[in-house]
Order: sequence, then C-alpha cells, then structure tokens
Amino acid sequence: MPPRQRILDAARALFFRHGIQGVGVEAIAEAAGTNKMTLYRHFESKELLVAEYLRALAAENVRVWDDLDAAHPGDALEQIKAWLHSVGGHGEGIDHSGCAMMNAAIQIADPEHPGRKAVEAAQRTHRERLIGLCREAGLRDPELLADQLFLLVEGSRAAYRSAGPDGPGSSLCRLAGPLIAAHQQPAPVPAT
Amino acid sequence: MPPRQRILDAARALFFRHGIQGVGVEAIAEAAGTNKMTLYRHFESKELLVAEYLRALAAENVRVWDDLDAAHPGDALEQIKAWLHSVGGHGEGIDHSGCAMMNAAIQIADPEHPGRKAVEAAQRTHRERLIGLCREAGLRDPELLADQLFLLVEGSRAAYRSAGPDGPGSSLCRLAGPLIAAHQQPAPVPAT
DNA sequence: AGTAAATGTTACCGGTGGGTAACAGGATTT
DNA sequence: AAATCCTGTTACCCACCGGTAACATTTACT
Repeated sequence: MPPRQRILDAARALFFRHGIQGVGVEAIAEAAGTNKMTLYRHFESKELLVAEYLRALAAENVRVWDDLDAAHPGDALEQIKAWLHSVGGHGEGIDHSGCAMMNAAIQIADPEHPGRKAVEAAQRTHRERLIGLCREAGLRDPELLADQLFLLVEGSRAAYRSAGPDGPGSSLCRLAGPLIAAHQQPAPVPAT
Repeated sequence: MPPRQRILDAARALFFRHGIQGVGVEAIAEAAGTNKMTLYRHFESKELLVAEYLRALAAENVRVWDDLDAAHPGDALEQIKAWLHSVGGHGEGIDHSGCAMMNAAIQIADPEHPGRKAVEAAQRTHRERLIGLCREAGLRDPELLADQLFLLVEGSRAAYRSAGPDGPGSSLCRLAGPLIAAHQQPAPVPAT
C-alpha cells in the first residue's frame, strides 16, 4: 500500500481516537510506518491533511448510500431503515464516519479551515440524498421527515458521546421508527 | 468581581469561541484581567478549570429550566415549547450553554477527564427533567417523545455547526412541533 | 547497469503549551 | 502598626508541535 494511503488511514484511526488536535503529525507518520518527511512530501500541511481525510470520509459516506441502494434496489423505505440500523448501533462493525464528520466540525474552530468546508459540503449532499429517499418512498412531508431523521441521527451520535451509552443516543431505531410510521399515515387530525 | 469568577467568565467566552484546546491558560488569565499565577492559585490545573467551567454551565442549565417553570407554572407543555424556542434560534440572546456542553464532550478526547463526567451528569439530569415534563404534560409515550426531542435539539446544535446556517439545524421548532402534536393524538393506527 | 524518483534518517528551528519558583506590592484583619 | 493573606510580575523549565534542511538510502524503470 502506498505511503499516502497508509498515512490517511493512520490519520483516520488516530483522529478518531484522540481528536484532531490531540494527534501530532509525527504520531501519524509513525503509525503509518513512515516518518514526518514523507508525510510532508504528500501533504502540504496538517490542515490540508485533515481536509483530505475529511474528503475521504465524505466519499465513503456516499459509498455507503450507494451500497444501500444496491442492496435494496427501488425500495427507498428499506434503504432508509437499513441506514438507520447501520448507524444506530454503537458496537463493532458500525460506520462511524458520520460521527467523525461531526467531531471534526466541532474540533476545528476556524470556520475558514478547508476541513470545515469539506464537512459542510458532505452534510449538504447527505441531507439531499435523505430527502430524495423520503420522497421516493412516498412518505408524507418528505423534507420535514428527512430533516427530523437527519437531526435524530446527528443527535444520537452527539448524545452517545455526551450522555454516555445509557443515554438516548443508543436507541436510534426505537426513536426513528415511530417517526417514519407516523409519516406513512394519512395527514393527522389537528389536536383540539 | 473576584478573580476566580472573572477567570471562569473569561474561560467560558474563549472556550466558546476557540474551543477548549484552542485556548491557553495564559490567554484566559489575560482576558480575565489577571495573570497565570493567580489562575493557578485558584485552579489546580487546566483540566480542573475546564471541569469547573462545565459544572458552572450545568448549573446554569438547571436555572434555565427553573426559570421556565417560574414563567409557566403548572403548564409543562408550554415550558417545553418555550425551551425549544429558546434553544431553537441561533441569533443573539440565545442560550448556547447546551451547545458548549456538547462541544466540550467532543473536544475532550479522554473519557476519564473530569469535564467529561460533568457533562455526562448534566445531560442525564437534563434528560430526566425533559421526560418529567413530557409526562406531566400528559403527552403520549413521554419517554419516547422526550428522547426524540432531546436528540432533535442535540442534532440541531450539531447540524448548525456541521451543515451551516442553511442546514436543518436552524429549524428546530418546525421539526419538533409536529412531533409534539403527534403525541397529543390518541395512539396511531398501525400502517398496513 | 545506471539513472531518477521516492523514501528514510537525523538534526534542527521557532513558537507555544502547561506549570512553577521567587520575590515585590496591596489589602485586610487583629 | 504588625502580621497575614491575596495579588501582580518576571523569569524560567520542559515538553511538544508544525515544519524544514541536508544527506543517505532504497526502489523502480529503461
């Protein structure tokens, strides 16, 4: 595997464990089985390394959606449910890339940091894909539901970190399920 | 105002703007109109300063709930709505303490950091208070609704940061309103 | 084989970070 | 007034971090 890829992989693992600010370039290089110089021959600065790390994360996020589309072709509702299930757990084999996105957005204080731009772009496309699926699934109020699901998922990731494993972050499916079900109903009768 | 309080205030402002890792103790002391030594005479270390900053934030969070209770005595539903409104906007005069809590939980990588414990405790009491209000308001499925609202709020804060002001983070009330309304209805008919 | 590109190694730089020592000045109490 | 406490000032320590220079070494390609 070329060093550039090894560096990106190592950066990903370390950024996830210790945070972006908590990892020095030297530690990344060492974890990648190389040294600081070759790192700087492939990346202009740590800033740009972070940005590329986030772009890679975004690309992988898109691939997750494509895989779901391939697994449940034509069944948008099932794609949504499968996605919720895949990001709802917090054990092994779970996709934490979205979580890493959010962490990066918070850990990078400077709004002009290229990594922040990458995250914003990824979240936009992410949201639009979700809206498209909700619409395709024939659910009522697709934009509203998509945004609700989006926030539930983001909130679940945040709550898992801030409220611990016993908090509401661990029960995404339990919380999102009724929401989807409600949007399969006809329009609700307004409350008295 | 005693130096200790000035230091906590300065720390709060700087932590919010530049992140916890992005602010050095010297900058905090200077912003507080004092110096590093007096800071270290009041706080053992930066770690413990951060922890106290978060405990102060948690106390203020509790006060927000108490104020809401005083403003709408006996009307739990109105308290919930007022709370959503107060944290839903992102302009001036908005309470960002919850947002700062979440930021801290993500910026502090070490799970054993005393600040992390403070955040977890605060989020637990926060959630329980919300559950209590949902139950008191006579809403259906109070635990479920409370957790949904909790995640919507956390997600809204995260999305405002990661997806920008045009993302779904800016429309908390629009997203939470229908959810509450749905829980004022009788039990829904299961979808076919 | 030979050449050029990519990688490894070491040492270094300037800046900054958290944290401390020692001492001087001001305020408060008795 | 005297003793005590709190504060301010300066200087310093050590560790680390992002980034670079110079040179040695390996790899790859023709």
